[in-house]
Amino acid sequence: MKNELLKYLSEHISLSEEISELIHKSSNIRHYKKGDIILEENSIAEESFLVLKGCLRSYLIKDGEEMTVDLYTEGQPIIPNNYSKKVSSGHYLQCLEDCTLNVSSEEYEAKMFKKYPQFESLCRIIGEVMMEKQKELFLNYKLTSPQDRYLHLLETRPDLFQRVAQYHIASYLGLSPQSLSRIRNRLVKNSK
Amino acid sequence: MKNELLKYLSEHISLSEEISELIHKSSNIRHYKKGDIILEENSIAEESFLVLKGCLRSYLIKDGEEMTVDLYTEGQPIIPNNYSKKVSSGHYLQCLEDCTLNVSSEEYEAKMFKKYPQFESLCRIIGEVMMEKQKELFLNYKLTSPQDRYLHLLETRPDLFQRVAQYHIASYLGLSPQSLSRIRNRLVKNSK
DNA sequence: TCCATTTCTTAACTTAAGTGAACGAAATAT
DNA sequence: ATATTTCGTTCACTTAAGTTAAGAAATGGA
Repeated sequence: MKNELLKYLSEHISLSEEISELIHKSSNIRHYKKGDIILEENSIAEESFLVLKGCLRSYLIKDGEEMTVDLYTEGQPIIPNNYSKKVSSGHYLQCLEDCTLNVSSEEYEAKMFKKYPQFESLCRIIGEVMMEKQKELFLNYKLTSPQDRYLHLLETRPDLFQRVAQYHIASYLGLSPQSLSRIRNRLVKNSK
Repeated sequence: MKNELLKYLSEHISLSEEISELIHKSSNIRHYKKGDIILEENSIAEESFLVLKGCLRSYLIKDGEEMTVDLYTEGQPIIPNNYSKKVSSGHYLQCLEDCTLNVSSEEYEAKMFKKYPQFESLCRIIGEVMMEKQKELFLNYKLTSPQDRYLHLLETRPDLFQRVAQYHIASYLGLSPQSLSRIRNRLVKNSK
């Protein structure tokens, strides 16, 4: 299970034996139950995570309504909102299934950076990769209609539809549950 | 003028005398004319920039239409789409005014990282800050109506409305020029 | 197994954005 | 200075999402 972490990292950068060993030894794994809230709106996020097993969502409350900000599954890093700033995240982080997460923290990272400068290179590069992904997500969101966003998500993350409630997905897509339902209905009818 | 670069960096992290001097000496400044296209859709972005003076937009062509992806003004870093990947950016980068840019490149960065590991820390941290900003932009986009997005932009970057054509701003906000015009009209009427 | 709760769907109505077209104003070029 | 192109606004019309409400389907717990 721990090797999930190495697997994730090695997808983005080649790891020396030495650093692999190091990461493996220093990894910190934690288990959560379905429904657990890992982070609250008003708490300060001191830890970041990598999903080894399970599914989570981050959300915030706007005008009394929960809005799903992100959906995380195996292999995805979770950098909470305002991580590394010393202010409350404003977001909740909730397990939608039983979860196994690798846990990291600023202190841990700082220690690692000091001991193994390569590790900082690694984090810089992974950060750049995540930034590109983030920009692409945003661009896709801006350039496409709700219907196309739905189809795009269906293509890129089909697993979500098997494990996440539709109203969470709707919210993630920036839609009301009714609208998503309507879109699905429209697609079925038009394909006939 | 060169000090703009140091000013930008020092907003995010404290710089030692040594590294300030280093960055100052190694800076690479270039001038462009209004209308100049710095990057084309099919070119591979080998350089990144910091806006010292002027205003630029990045855009792409979707279904024959130009869509404005980003608007840059003084103090903003420009990391082109797919920078550091070896594929074409898919975006154009155009000067909307005469521009003065500080230019960096992967090779330059790699050299600096090797010589001065602190510089890599600096880039990692700046990267994290930019990531937070990017996420916030996206979230704001998703959670608000076109009208609120317009008002938000008016608050956060009022200068844009003095220097950028409205149809570029409309496109940046994900709207048709007509819709932006209508929104402005609606706001004027409702405030009376 | 049955009941209660949650989730999904459908429908009618409202609201706002997209589209195409027309026109005047402003900017730019000659 | 004038001609030409670009830009912003307005209008009528179309399209699709939000909203409110109701009921069906699925899920989970006792």
